Amino acid sequence: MNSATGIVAVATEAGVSVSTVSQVLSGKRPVSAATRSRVEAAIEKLNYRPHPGARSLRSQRTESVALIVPDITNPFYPLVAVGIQDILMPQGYLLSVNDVALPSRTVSETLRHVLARRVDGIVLTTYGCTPADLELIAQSGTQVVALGQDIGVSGSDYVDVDEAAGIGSVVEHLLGNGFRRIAFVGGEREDFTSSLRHSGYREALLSAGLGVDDELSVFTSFTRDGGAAGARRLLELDTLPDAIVCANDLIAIGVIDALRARGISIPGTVAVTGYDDIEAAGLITPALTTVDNPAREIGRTSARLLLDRLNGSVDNVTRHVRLSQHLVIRESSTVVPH
Amino acid sequence: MNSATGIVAVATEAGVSVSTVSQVLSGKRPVSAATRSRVEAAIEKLNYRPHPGARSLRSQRTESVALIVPDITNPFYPLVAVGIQDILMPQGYLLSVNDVALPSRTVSETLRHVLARRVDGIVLTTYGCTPADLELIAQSGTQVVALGQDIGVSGSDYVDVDEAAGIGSVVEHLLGNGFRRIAFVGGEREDFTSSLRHSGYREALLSAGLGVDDELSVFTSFTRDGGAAGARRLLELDTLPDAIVCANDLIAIGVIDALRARGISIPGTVAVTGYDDIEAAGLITPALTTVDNPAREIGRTSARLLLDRLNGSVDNVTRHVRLSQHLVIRESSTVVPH
DNA sequence: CTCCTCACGCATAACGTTTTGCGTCGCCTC
DNA sequence: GAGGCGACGCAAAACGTTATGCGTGAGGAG
Repeated sequence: MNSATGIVAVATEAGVSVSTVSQVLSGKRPVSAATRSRVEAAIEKLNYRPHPGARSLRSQRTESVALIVPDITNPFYPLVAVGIQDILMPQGYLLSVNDVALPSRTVSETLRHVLARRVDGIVLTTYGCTPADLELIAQSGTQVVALGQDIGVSGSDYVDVDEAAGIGSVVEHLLGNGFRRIAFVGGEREDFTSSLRHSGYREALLSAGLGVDDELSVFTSFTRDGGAAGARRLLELDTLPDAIVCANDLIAIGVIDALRARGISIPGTVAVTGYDDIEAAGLITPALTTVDNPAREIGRTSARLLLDRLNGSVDNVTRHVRLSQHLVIRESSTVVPH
Repeated sequence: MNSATGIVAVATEAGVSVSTVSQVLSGKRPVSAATRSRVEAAIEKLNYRPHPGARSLRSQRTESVALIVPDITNPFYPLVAVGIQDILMPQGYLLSVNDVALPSRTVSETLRHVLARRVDGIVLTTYGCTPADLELIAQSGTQVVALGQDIGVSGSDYVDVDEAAGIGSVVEHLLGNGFRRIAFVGGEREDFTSSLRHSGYREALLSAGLGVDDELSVFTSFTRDGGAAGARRLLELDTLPDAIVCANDLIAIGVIDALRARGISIPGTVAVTGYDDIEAAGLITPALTTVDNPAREIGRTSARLLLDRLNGSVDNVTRHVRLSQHLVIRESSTVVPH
């Protein structure tokens, strides 16, 4: 019914040897034009497609790449995924998207899962990655491109944006608009991205000659619910902040939920800012001031770095690409208080 | 450095034959406890992991499934993806997510790509699927679960929601609120989902005893920009509609963009409704009346259907699961006009 | 005419599994 | 003590590729 057996069927049909068919396919050895066309005719006639399993058995490559993300439901990550596809799919690679946030799944499990499948490369969101995981990666020999930080595995590249500068520009913008008591709601406390954004916040305040009140920093999770929980903690303070800088847009949206539930006007009483510039940031009321995070370009760049490695054209230095971003000013921070 | 050669290394290490190791792994034949533990020790010691390529060479299965979606950037689809992962990942399957909307990519190409990789099954969004594509699927013998419509391939299942009823409930709600001149903005004209939602709209009007004015139906694409374009066409009419029913939330958001750009108040002058209940629907101002579309459950269901097939426990009837949904009433439709 | 050199094609040996038909051994039954 | 039977383990044959070392003509150089 369907595609006939394999390369030997093609060889028989074309009256040549198996190796010749293989050579026609790979082009690694010269084949006369006449033979080539006989083989091609046979391939066409039998509707032959090479068996990727057999191929990978020989070559020890699977022509597939895994993307590991903390939460594909965060609209930032699908964009990363399409960026990767932009580059990888034309080369015949298959991209598998693996979401860690499935019920009670961990990075280690997910990593084991994709390593067991012998993917050629991994684009890894570092969130939740333990030293044991890095050890696993290192000894597996699989190529990895990290998103957001250097994972310190030899021969692995990473791509990031200047998080501290990004958050810094948000804080400066708020200061410029007269906000002074500026709070911060981060993601998971141990998360690297979260702490980068937190230091950016601290440094911006310090370099403006202001003090940093630790009471004004809370950590939660990179989700809408997390943001709401964080905001409620800030609302217990004796004196409210007049602005809340959030580590991503989802958190900011949650913060807005919580403030609004308390009847607090935004930005009249408290300004709120986000990070990533997901689509919802422009839709919510008030529209969210945020930092655009070039997700698709991050995906493309990481795929290119990975591809270089897979083609073996890189020595084992660690390469680092830093993409640029810019502040997006919207309503949630524009009104000057009092 | 890394995981040693293969099953024969394990066999040697444990002092047994290759087949015995295989039997320990698969459990398809009894193995004495003593032997089993020697083998397990060897596996542990050598950090052995079976080679999936070799395995699939024998078994003719890849333990992988492809999801083909029109646009992963539409927040509906990532949810479908995690739903599929919920079911498939625990079984050791790898899910590859394939976005058709990459620059100038077609369903046929994407299909060929995943079929060439010999995936065991495909979860297919029918959007943009030609008869030739279906032919390709049928003769490949790959298991397919379709989303949204029966693709008519023997032995393929599909899962959908009652689109017509969903849109119908929107229209009834609008009629109940006094809206009378109700327009419709669809996705691509030839898209099946789009036309289902369109018929739902027509039928609801007819069964309420109202006429259907074809001038009030426009088709565009399932995106925000598409929605804006559609709205602009409606705005050229001599008399404005007083409500616009959109085929999905993205379109509705675009419609709101366009209306707002013309200074038209929503829902005061024109009400707008969406479909899917993506997160942004609750965030935009005015919050969007819409129909919740159980994306994650759609993913889970389709994965279960696929798994049944892959386990061979189904004869070749076409199974159909219809999931339920409900109207979500928000501000964009609640004000009664005049 | 002989020898060398290409250009082309072939046979064969991996690659790492799973499956299946056969031993072999020990023990039970009569 | 003979026969039978279970339980366990092994060898070998696939599965479909790609890489590699050789063979064989044809044609050119001497």
